[in-house]
Amino acid sequence: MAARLALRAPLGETEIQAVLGLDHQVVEYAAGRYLVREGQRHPLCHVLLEGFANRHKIVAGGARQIVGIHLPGDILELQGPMLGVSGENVQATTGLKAAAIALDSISQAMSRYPALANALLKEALISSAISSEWIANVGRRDSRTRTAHILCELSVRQKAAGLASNGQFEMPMTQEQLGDALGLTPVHVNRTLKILVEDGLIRRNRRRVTIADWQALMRAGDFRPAYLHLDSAA
Amino acid sequence: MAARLALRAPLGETEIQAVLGLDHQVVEYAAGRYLVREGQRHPLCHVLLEGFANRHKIVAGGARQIVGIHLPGDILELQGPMLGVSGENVQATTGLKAAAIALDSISQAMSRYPALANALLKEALISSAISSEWIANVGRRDSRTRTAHILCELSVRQKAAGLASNGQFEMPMTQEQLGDALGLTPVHVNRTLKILVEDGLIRRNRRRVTIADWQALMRAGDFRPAYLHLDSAA
DNA sequence: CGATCCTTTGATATGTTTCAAGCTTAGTGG
DNA sequence: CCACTAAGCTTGAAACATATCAAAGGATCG
Repeated sequence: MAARLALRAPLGETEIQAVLGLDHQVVEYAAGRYLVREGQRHPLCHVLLEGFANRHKIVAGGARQIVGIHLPGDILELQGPMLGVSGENVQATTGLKAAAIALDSISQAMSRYPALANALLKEALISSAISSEWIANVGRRDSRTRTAHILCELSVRQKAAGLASNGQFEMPMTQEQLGDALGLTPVHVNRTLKILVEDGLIRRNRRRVTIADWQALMRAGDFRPAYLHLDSAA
Repeated sequence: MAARLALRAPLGETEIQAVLGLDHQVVEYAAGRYLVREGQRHPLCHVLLEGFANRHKIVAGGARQIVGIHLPGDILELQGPMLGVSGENVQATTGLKAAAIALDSISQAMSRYPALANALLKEALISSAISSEWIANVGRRDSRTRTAHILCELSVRQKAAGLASNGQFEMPMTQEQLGDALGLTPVHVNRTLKILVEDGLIRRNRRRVTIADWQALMRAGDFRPAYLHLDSAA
């Protein structure tokens, strides 16, 4: 179950057993509920099992910026437990199921199995690499490129997580939330999606997105998937 | 020398000795030189000893986005060595000195000393937290807030690194580079800095910034230093 | 079947970019 | 030590992308 964690880096059998044996509790959250709030101390770390979650910050004036989107298999918030306080809110985007694990048992497993510590470090580095790409996306790409880029990312990550099939995937969020991830207003997200449809790059049906022309979408989004480091999963 | 690394997390004497004993080589780079290029494989990781460095990405069209600024004591690019390829460029902002360490010796030290692995993981998580704040900064704050915010961050981090004195610090970058960090044009950075001066928040002399009103600057920049996790250094 | 939340569209306002030119400063060679 | 050059800083005017405001149209769910 929580073994998906192990996919992130090469581990031996013993380590996998150790991960599987971690003391955990399966918890469920309804859409919109918070798993962690900024500034809070929180001894539990979560591994997402089903559904989508997002991490976000609120800036002065009340605007929200989503700083990460999470799919099943992702580790949610080592940060909070390991650094004492969390700097971000973690919220259920859809209804979700997660395995809650006490930091202590993770720490213990880490010191017993160096390969596991190594895997967690890699996981953290990958999520850092994704953050960097987001900075570039939000900082230097126009709305069309930016939107296309996030669609590519969601598509590839969902495919890697076994959630997407033949060019279709679920956009787990409202256009307002998408705007919060892209640093755009919901109105502008709507217009931009419309343009991507008109340009023949995607089709849309509710929140299900069908990719009409993957190559063109990648080009439009300036998307090169290397930063996701998905190969290292093998 | 490279012991600054150890400051990031609580370590015992043995671990500190291990870090100090890491096989390294002191290297120097002139301003503008690249330590790592995107897409490159690179077996060495660097600990910055003197000077400033930045990590950046180039997007389609050639625009640059700086995704991180580094001060002495920072670890530069575990990512590249650990994940195989680097997704970012690492460039000397000023002339700099760094200790180059082979990944192998780090890995070995990590598996021998779990506390060290733990410290590196924390380091990675902190740098992730900083990236998240940057996403929010670039995505949801207007130019004045954004600029004030980065000034606050640079000030606090330099002070923590022992580089800033009584409200003054060195802005290591040109206004163009500052724009690349903020997702703004150099022209607009210039106008924005001017406004901050006119508002009595800072004073400027070449690239030396004097903070005229720290409280007001923090307010203007929506800056709450918690995300830097500098307390955990103690 | 009403209510609420989301999406879509239009008109207007605004912050930031772009283009362009003059101005400083630091560095370099005669 | 001066003149020259290149890099960076500063300022103005106009263009543009995105935000804001407003209202109508669809879904989804008790």
